[in-house]
Amino acid sequence: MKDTAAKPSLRERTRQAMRDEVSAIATRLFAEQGCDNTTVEQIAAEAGLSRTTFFRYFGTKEDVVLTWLEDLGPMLAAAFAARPATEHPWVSLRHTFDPIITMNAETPERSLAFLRMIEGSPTMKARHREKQRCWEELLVPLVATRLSGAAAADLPTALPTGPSAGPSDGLPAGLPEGLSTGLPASLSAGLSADRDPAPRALVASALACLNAAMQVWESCDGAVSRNALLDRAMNVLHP
Amino acid sequence: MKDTAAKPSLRERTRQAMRDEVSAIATRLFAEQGCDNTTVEQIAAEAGLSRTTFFRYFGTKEDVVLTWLEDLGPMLAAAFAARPATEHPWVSLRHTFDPIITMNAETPERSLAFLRMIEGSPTMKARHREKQRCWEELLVPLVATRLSGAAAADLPTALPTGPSAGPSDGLPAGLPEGLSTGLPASLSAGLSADRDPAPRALVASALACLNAAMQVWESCDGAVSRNALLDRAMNVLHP
DNA sequence: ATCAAAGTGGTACTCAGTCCCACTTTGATA
DNA sequence: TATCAAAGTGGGACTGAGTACCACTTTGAT
Repeated sequence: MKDTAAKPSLRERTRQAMRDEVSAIATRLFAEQGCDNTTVEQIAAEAGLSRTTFFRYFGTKEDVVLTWLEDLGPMLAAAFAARPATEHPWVSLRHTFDPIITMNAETPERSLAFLRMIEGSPTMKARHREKQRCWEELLVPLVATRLSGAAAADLPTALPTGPSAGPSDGLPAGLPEGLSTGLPASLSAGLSADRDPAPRALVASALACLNAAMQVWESCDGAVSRNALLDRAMNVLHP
Repeated sequence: MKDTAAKPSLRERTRQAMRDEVSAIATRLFAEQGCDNTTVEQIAAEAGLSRTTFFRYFGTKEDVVLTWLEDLGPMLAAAFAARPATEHPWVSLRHTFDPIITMNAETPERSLAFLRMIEGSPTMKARHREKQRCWEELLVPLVATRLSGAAAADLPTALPTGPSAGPSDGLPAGLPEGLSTGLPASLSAGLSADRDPAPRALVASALACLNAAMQVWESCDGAVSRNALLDRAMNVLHP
């Protein structure tokens, strides 16, 4: 718990260096012959480790080039949390993606190749979505508290959710207009996190916009500004 | 060539009956022991066919309970196409989901069990998303033409095509504010389908809303109206 | 020097998915 | 009716991902 940022503890550093190196090798192989035509055996051989050890470092074959996305999650959550609480969540989400857009802005070829690799294999695409689902899980509670108003405490992590969430009561069938118009879910007591689709709808839609923008950016070989594309995508939804 | 729609041709009917029966058996097995704990061998055995034949009928293990989703795609596309061309795409998309909501409205237990099965296995979840990607591919072009058509017609903020992008030049890096503000792709000539993220952003976001609504509906054991949940989710994005 | 924890490689296993081959069934035609 | 090609079926062998277990080595602290 204490070595999170202070002491990477040599072992950890070695481990990370290994991960990075294997990841680089795998990236090269995937680019050369396609992800589906590359076996774990091959990657392990080129990296000088056994198949067994490979799976100790990476859960799946695709993880070898996708784990960094997972690590990105907390950074995005922090970026969202850093936005002013009064800002509309949609705008905050837009700015949450700024780090992603900026990252590798100097090495567009790199991210272009990455996107092409993702798009090249259905399996890879699926795993990529899974990673984004991890982001979603991190962001949804933040958006939820933002929506429910500044009434509750601004604790980012602890999300008890269970003041009274009994399975017995069921919100008959009401949930009418009053809720759908206002920004904050005025009946915050009833459906803060589990029973309001809005937070997840916002986050997942924002990610959908991000993906749509990225796909166009990739199909244009990076000729258009990613910021402009993302703005375009997100403004259509909520101008 | 002749039996496309008129004559299911006995063989086809037999084949379909087989599919349905195997699908029913697999659904039961998945519910009883979980998808991941059920092997293709088992399903095939219970259905009285060989493993080989099973894979002739279904591409993957999960397809056995998911193919009907793929078949649903054209129906959704038709539902969207049936909406008035002047309607805002977001509203049309909302109504596109009406068939899904209505379907099995009389058998909520069935769809509840289905959703639980989906949510129960990560693999299943991934495959489910893939099926929805098929819907996306069908809907995106429809929304694209709707958007580009509306650009000329009635939408208010039609800009005078600032950079005057021709199809030949690569849109250097500009595409600035002008594009990001306006709803319609005013430069419809330049980026109608391939280079405008808006259609895909709309469709993918709508699907994200649908999923968010369904997830809440499932976690509430169907206690809340699906229509209300979906309205809530989609209205937050574009009231 | 000792010792426990962590890391590594090897083997064997399960299961999804593919390929190929031999056999049977079907349906149409001579 | 006999024939024949197309389609369907099952079996067996194969690849490749991912898991489990076991024996061995390295590390780092006491």
